[in-house]
Amino acid sequence: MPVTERATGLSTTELAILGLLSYGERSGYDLKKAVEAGVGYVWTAAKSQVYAVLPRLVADGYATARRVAQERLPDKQVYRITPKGERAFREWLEEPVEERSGVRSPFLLKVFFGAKMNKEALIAHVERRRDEAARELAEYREIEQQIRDDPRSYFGYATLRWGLAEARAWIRWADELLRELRERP
Amino acid sequence: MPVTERATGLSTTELAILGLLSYGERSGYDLKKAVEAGVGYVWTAAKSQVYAVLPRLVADGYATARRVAQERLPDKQVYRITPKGERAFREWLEEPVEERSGVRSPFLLKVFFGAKMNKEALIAHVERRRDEAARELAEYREIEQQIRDDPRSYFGYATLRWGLAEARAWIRWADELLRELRERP
DNA sequence: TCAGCCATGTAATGGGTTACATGATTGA
DNA sequence: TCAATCATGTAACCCATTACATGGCTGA
Repeated sequence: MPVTERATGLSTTELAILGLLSYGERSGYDLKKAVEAGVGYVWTAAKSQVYAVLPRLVADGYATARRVAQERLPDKQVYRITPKGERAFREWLEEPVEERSGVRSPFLLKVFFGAKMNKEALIAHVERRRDEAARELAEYREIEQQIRDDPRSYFGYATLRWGLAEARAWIRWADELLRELRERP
Repeated sequence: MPVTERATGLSTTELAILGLLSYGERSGYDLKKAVEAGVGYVWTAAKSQVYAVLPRLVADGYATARRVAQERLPDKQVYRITPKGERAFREWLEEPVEERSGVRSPFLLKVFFGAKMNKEALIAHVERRRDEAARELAEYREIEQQIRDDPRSYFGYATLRWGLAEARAWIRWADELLRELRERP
């Protein structure tokens, strides 16, 4: 299960950052914010990783950096994607996705070992998962209201729809299992 | 997004292996097979990692090792969980699951950047995801036939049902998106 | 004869996380 | 006055993956 599946020696995180840079120049800080606000559902990175990745992109010619002085605020480095960066990103974008085989869910792992714990603990786990999914669903529905008619968000909305579908599927799955567990002796 | 979320200094992989050992003694090789056949959908590990983890569990008192000679085959190390191991596993099992915030899907990442690629490439991605989900669904349904009436597989079946639900959700999501993409100018 | 299973590991590499560090400004 | 935001990074750690290595047995 490679997290990497690189096209050109770039990690997926590097490519995600290149993708964000392809919309215009950004600082590390901006990128971290952009991730949290946008792609966050689909890809995350720790801030220290963002700062680690950017100089590497510059060193390899995928981006350039420029120091910008600010009033009252510390200087910042602003990064811009290069044609080489655009090309690498585009190539990666269009090449087929490596299938992820192996889901790696600590939650499902616990359910799998359900026979080894007492029933109440298991029920509590499933209830938590259900509540979490319900919370996510509410959150996604709010975002949906904001972006559903904005054509610029079309693809973000497509991924959001997966989030909505998944959250609903979790809720149905959990409800069914909870009903069963409560009926069981 | 910690993959770790440890209870006692044990990684989730170590706990998964402890969990399998709680069903009886196993060699590294057996464990790798058991993962592939059973928990595989929910948790995976490379074989080199299994072999790396086992001596660590022994060193920390969670398991004991015993050398077993075999006819015609190389010797094997057989591992048995200790009471300390049982306790650690059980504690981890019953404690609440750390919520995973951040999905990390390279596929959805590409969809998110759909505006940056040509339509055919995107359609191909979504079709592949759909086909992959259909393949998984067929596979899970076969497993379902084998375990649905076996009470020993009750919890495995519960996790499998998530797999079924998720695969069906992917198919519906993909079909809807494909219809839209094909209609779009 | 050749693939594939039995069985156990080492080595190199890399991606990613948390914690630590610094320091000014602004609004509650 | 205290928390938060702007801004950038270093250091330590560790989990995990791929590739490499060895070698006998079994069945097609």
